[in-house]
Amino acid sequence: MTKNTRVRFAPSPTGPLHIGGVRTALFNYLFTKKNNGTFVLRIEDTDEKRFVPGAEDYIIEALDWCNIPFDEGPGKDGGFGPYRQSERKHLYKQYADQLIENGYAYFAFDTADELDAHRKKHESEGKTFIYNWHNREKLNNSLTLPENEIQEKINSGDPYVIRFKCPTNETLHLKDEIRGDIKIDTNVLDDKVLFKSDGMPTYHLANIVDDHLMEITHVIRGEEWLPSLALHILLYRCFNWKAPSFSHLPLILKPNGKGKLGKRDGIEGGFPVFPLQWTDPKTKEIASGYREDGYLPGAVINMLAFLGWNPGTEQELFLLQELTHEFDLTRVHKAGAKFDPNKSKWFQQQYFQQLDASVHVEQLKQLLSNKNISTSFDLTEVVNLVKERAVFSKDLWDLSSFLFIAPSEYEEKAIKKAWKEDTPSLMHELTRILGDISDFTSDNVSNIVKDWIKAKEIGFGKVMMPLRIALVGSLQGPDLFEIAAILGKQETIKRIESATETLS
RNA sequence: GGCCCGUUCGUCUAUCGGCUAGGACGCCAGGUUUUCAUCCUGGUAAGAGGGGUUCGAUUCCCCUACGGGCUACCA
Repeated sequence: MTKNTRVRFAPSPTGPLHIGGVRTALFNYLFTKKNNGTFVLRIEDTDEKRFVPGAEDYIIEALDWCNIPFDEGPGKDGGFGPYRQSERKHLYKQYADQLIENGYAYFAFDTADELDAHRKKHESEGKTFIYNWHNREKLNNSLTLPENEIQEKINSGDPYVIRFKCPTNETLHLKDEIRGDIKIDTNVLDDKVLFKSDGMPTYHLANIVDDHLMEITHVIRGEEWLPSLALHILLYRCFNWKAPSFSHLPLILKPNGKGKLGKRDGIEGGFPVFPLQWTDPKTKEIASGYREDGYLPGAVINMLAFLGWNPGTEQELFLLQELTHEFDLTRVHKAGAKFDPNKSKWFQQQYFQQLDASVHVEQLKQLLSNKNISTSFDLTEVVNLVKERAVFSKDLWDLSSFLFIAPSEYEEKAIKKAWKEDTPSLMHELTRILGDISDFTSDNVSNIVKDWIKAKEIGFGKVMMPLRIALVGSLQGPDLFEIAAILGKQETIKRIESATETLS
């Protein structure tokens, strides 16, 4: 009987999920789907002090927006719930006790202040305080205290934690699916706290217990967990449980400079580091999100997938479904990747251009209605005119707004460059010629106007540039005759007259 | 400081001992567009350094340097 693949994404609700977290979720999702497995969302809220209201909803909404929904998790029981560690609180103590009974853990009564003092003292001597084999016999714990005193302390409600009694003189051979074999000497490990004095387990205990209880087969998480791998493997051994396979993903680094990508980098670099916009419940500070900035989820997913992974071919554009087919953990890169906001924009452009024209029309319609603009223009024509230069849906408006709102002022640089002494008379003549055209299509207008320019033996720029200024307001934008055709004869002439009046 | 992981164009990366080191983003140039952008074409640019192993190393091993992570009763 082969065991079903069960994979989990286990974030902490301490704030908005940032794109590093989304990428971890994505890789977990892709791996799950590739193996026809079950994708579990588990909320690791064992630290009550760091709990942020709204964070869990944010995580779920973000996964949803990215189209990587979980199969099991809060509100979606698959027989392994509950999926919030705070709701599993009652589960953990017995496992900690089991460890103590078997001699793998012990009670420690040292107060936070005492430990702090130790750390400070060591630091001032240039040493590092590590709570482990070399000093645990000298500290305030159940290894040093007589049995009756321990019971007395516990019964009288003295706060205590439960620490792992890390084995000594052993070289552990750990396996990471991405990095291969990792050796570590247990003597450098410390006696990590497994159970806190507030009655909650730490990440380490809760994580192992839940992964076991939820029958997780593959753990795929960020590289920041690599140093804890030895502890986790040791815990599985002490419980006599089969450990899942482990993969540690490379970190996403700041675009320039050093270190992990963080909230600040987004603010400074002017790009989102969160999938969705987030308002901090305390400070009311707003952090921008890819969704609100107009990115398509497919583009964000595609961009994220290529941060640390590639298919080994030269194809870069992948639909989510294709990714689930191609994804392979062994092709995940080992080194951290500096985030490049430029590249995400490129992915966005690719995805935006691939959208069906009817979608663009709908987007433009929405933008117009938001601005209370009604129009008789054929929006399909408008979209065709500007879509190839757009990256975000809002660009559809930015690039075509001059059609709906006649220019009221004209760009100074353009005027200097193109509006000359003889321009008004040329424009005047042009309006007469345009007025005589009965079939006001772009081809027809183009032919007639061009013939006229040729016949007059003046440079094209003499007419075309002022005309552009009159119709658009500046020296940019799509083909002029297409613009004129959309505006219609009347409006085109009106704009030329109005510009001539203003600029003369 | 200690431990762990990593190191190919500016950036993301391909290469699983035999290459003129490939692609993408960016940048630059040319073409198209009598504007701007798009688009097309081309160009720029790389295996940290030093030792081994080998007929041959970007590729395997060691050292150094550099970068990153961890080092909480946070995850």
